Amino acid sequence: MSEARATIYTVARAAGVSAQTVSRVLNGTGQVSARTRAAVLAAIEAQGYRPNAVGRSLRASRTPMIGMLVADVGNPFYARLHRAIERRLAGSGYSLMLMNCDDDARIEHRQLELLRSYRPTGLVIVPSVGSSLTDARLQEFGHVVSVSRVLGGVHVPAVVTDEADAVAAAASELVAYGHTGIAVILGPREASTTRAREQGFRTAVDSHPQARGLVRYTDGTRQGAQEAAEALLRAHPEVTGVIGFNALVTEGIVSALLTAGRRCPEDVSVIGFTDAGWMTLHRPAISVIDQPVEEMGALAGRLLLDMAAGQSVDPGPHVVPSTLVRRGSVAPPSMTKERRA
Amino acid sequence: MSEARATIYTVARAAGVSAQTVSRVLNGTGQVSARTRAAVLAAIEAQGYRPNAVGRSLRASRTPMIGMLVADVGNPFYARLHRAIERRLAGSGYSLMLMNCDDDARIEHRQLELLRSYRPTGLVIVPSVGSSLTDARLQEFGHVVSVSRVLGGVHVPAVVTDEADAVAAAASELVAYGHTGIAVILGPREASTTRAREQGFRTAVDSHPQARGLVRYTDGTRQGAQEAAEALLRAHPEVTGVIGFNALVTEGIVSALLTAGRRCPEDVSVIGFTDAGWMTLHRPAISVIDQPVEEMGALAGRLLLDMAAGQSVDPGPHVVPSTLVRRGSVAPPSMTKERRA
DNA sequence: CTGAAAGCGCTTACAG
DNA sequence: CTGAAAGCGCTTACAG
Repeated sequence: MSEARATIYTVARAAGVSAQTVSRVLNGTGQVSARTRAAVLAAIEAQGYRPNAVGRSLRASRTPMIGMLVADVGNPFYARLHRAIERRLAGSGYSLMLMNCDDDARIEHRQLELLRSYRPTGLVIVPSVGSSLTDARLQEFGHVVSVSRVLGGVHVPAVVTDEADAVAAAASELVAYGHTGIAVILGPREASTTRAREQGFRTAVDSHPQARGLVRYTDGTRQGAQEAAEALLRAHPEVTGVIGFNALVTEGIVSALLTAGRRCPEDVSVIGFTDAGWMTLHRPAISVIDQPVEEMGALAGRLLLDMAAGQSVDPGPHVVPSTLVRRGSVAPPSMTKERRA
Repeated sequence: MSEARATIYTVARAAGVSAQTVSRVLNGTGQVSARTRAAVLAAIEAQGYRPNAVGRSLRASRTPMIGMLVADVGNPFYARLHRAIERRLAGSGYSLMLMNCDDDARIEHRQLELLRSYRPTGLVIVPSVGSSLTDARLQEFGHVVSVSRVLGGVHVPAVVTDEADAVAAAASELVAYGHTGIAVILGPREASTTRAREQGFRTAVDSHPQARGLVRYTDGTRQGAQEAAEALLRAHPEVTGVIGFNALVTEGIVSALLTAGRRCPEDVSVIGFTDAGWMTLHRPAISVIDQPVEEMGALAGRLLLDMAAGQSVDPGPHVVPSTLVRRGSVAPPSMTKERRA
């Protein structure tokens, strides 16, 4: 009843046992007789006692918390990833702490420093562009899993999709439809995802002698992508098929088409990367490389939980394949001439 | 150099001072001579010492952490809100811990219990539907601000938009365009936002004798809204203007229109609530009640910071007005007949 | 099955 | 301007 600061000691006193025994009941460790347990539980109930995670963490030298650092929480990809990881962690006793770094290595450093001060159990990281994270540094966070972007020279399990193959399939799809001038609007040049997707694109283009491929780098935002796409379409009217790096970039491409007065798919075919709700609403519906975000998040969560439980895990990279979802935004380039005729 | 557990004590020893003085240097509290400060800083540098937030929190009986509990992190509104609050908190020393509750009072309770165990400094809450949160309970979280949804019988500063007026303006806009059968697809019946928006809708409809208003409740998801909109359009062909509760519901309405073969705006005019990137891409571009999410988040962050600094703040509710953004999804209903003719 | 003691890393009074 | 002591709430060895 006296809510005035219930601790393990006040509970112990009321139950006529030691603090140690209360701790045992709380954590289900060791052996406690049924009678003692009942007395402790009754005292906990009577006092409205609730554990203090801070005391526990200090003693244990670690906090049951998983940090999650991403480049941009405004990108729906990361929101979905966060949700998927949180779902996987639910009930495990670990909480997820989401942090943003605006894809800035300096902010990344600062955020990780803050996280580290809590002595977390693990970290899910989508490294920022230009990240200078090292193995030694990451070790400070206990168990680490990287998602989507991988970090060079660093040995942590990675969860990714089949970047290169997925983009190669999309590029080949455009070629199969008869496009010879195709382009991909990528993200930041230094991002591993950009490099992998570019490589897949080039591989596909190179395997089709009739095709010519163009590559553009952006900051991965809608605005940046729109500008890049507008410039590209202006300078290269022969481009009739464009692949977008992510959902935001795809928005930028579609927006650029609108601005430039180019119709989709009659004038330009479009394939996005990472599905988004609006893509089925758009006319034509946007064909997309559907990234299995939920599976990726669930896998990352599981790996972390396994590591935290002391199990050794496959360092991967764990590749969860994407699927090309065909909707209405890809058509033969010849349609242009037919319609114009 | 000896990275083997640098603490305030190892630093103190190396600098030839007491732990207390190291603490003073770390926190900038009290007076420390320049020489002493330099010696401490040198020792910190040499040992690679970094503070342990857990020890600090335990002693201080509170953690420099702000919890943020929302109904659905998958809703872009909350992602934007999170980002805005994090921005406002950046550099303040407080970290933001985002938690999801799937709009379930039970999960809300569990998540808050977890948060509370960290002894946070504050909480930003979008109460779940059916939340049984009380003043007493919320007091356990130190400083609390509610955003968007308000909680009955609870006295915490609230940050909201002008729900009723905004929806009333949208409904009047439809009537002004000549619509007489108008509808609003709302969220959960129990949510304060639903009630306020419904009230605004009814007020507007009642002030126009020629207008008839229909109201539907949903779970606020795209799927739920799509089903509700399909049923509504089927049962009430006289409805030619629809207002959506949020961006997801608006997706559902647009999707329902597509499924039902009703054109926008020729057959049905649409006004959304809360802007989203796809709305300017859609043809027609979707007119929307643009909710000032960033301002709301910044304000919530500031209120929390002020409260944490011991200042008393205006309990509000703090109303940040929305703006009706006219795009292409509203047209006179007469267009229907003209086109059909 | 249970307990007394120590200590996790830090800051808060209290002295000087 | 600086320090010795105590204690935040808990769990970890160590005993019995």
